Amino acid sequence: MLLATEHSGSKNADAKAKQNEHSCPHNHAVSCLDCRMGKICLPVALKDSDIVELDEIVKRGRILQKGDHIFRAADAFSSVYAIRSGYVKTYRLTEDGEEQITGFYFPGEVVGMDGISKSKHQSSAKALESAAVCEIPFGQFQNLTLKMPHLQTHFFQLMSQEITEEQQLVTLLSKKNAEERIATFLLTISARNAARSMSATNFRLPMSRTEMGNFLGLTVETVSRTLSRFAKQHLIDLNQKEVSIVEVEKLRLTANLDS
Amino acid sequence: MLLATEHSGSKNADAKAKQNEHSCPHNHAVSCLDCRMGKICLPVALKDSDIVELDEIVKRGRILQKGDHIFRAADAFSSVYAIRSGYVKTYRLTEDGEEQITGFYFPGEVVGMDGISKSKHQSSAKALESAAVCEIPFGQFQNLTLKMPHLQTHFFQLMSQEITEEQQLVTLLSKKNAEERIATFLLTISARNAARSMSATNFRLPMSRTEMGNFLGLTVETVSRTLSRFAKQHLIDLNQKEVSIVEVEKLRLTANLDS
DNA sequence: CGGCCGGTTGACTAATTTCAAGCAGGGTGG
DNA sequence: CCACCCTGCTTGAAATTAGTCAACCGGCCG
Repeated sequence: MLLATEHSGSKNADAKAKQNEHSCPHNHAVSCLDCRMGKICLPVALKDSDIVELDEIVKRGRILQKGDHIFRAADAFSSVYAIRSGYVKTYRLTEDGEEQITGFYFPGEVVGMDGISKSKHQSSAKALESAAVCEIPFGQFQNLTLKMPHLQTHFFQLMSQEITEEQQLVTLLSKKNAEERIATFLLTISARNAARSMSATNFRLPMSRTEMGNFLGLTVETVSRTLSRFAKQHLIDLNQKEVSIVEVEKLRLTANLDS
Repeated sequence: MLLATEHSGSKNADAKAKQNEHSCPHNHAVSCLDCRMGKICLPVALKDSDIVELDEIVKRGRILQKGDHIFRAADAFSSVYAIRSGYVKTYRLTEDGEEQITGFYFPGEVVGMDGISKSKHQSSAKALESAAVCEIPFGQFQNLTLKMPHLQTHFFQLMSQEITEEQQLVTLLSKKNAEERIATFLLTISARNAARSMSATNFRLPMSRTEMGNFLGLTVETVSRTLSRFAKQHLIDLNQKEVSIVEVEKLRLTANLDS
């Protein structure tokens, strides 16, 4: 959902990937066993034979262009989706038709779990840039969990984490001012990148300023101004969507994360 | 969590209760089979024999005084809790020690699901007034779900709904102004009461103005002023914590729920 | 009785939004 | 190839909403 200080990631996620270099990261047909997302995604503490079974129900290799929907609010719910590459946003429409972004999702994360309760998706999911996702048909998946308690546990944990992350977002919206929100946001992205063995200090924001503001409960103008100010204060370097975090500690202070 | 326009409740929830009038609503030892919460809580689409099994693991009859905690953030997670009577709030502390209320919970609802992911509760739950809860040890419960697919499905749905409700709260905090937030809040409580066959128009707010403001991202003063204004405009009648909704439609308009 | 807490109300302040204008980059069509 | 336009972003100035500070009220408890 994007808003967690803790990394759920595993530093050695790519150890296994190295062992399987025959599977190119852009080979969308690669199996769960070889997937470079490793345990970030679903397969956790499963025997290889179990993973094979899981493999059989996962529909791999759905490719999305920027702006394509994975699913839309009110669509019948049948699957959850693991993001293999690219970035995705989820959003809902308010009563008066405005978009409210409820989360940004990174590779290895799972979207669509809010559709379970009413058998209908409650939000829409859309690719921020070209992306690839694995579809996990929920009915079959659920059957599998009955045979594989670890898999069930893992999915409970995924959902539970989603709840926790939404709660953090609630807290941010309720208590933090514009500066704190944006600093927190940047640090969150940084942490998530680190969890994926990507640079924690240099990265490209996959969303527009408008989307950032929408997610953080701010106007574009406020986002723009605040980022400019951070750059002027040399907390970050800013070049369009490219961000370098220069002064992590000061940024943490601005975010009000420690002290 | 409190913030859903839809009722998950069932109007005939008390039909069964009537059949079992030997079980007084204040008899905390009553079994799940007879519990007047009926399907609002967990037992859904289960055979009576299954309910008996569920019954065996549920620890009924924990009584709480106002201010007592059900669990605290950072406590080891071992159970989720169904509220049998009374009202409960959940909250987390921000980095600088302030309380952020993340939800108000009504009888029949379940708290503690955010503790699953890290085996530690991520929030605290506290009784707003005297209350009674049923403890559901999660490990045993999970074992049960492996044998009872319907029970598993129901729990997935509960968690999914929690996610949906947090998303609605996010939208409220991000997009609505003070008036809209408070009107929405009142209507939500009204709907939840209706779902429990209680009056949709006359009820007592179980929380203080401060707690309301905290939950809605507003100060006490703003809450107080806005409620006073609603009363002056005769949208509601207000007497301390007692509220009567006088003009539902106008209130809906103010909340920006239809149009 | 005094003090404290929760709630209300008023006056002032400050933060963010709103409105407005301008700029840069990318794509399209003449 | 250039002009034009559109979109996304930035920046400034004015407007507005909610927050802050402060005083006061009433009920409850020691």
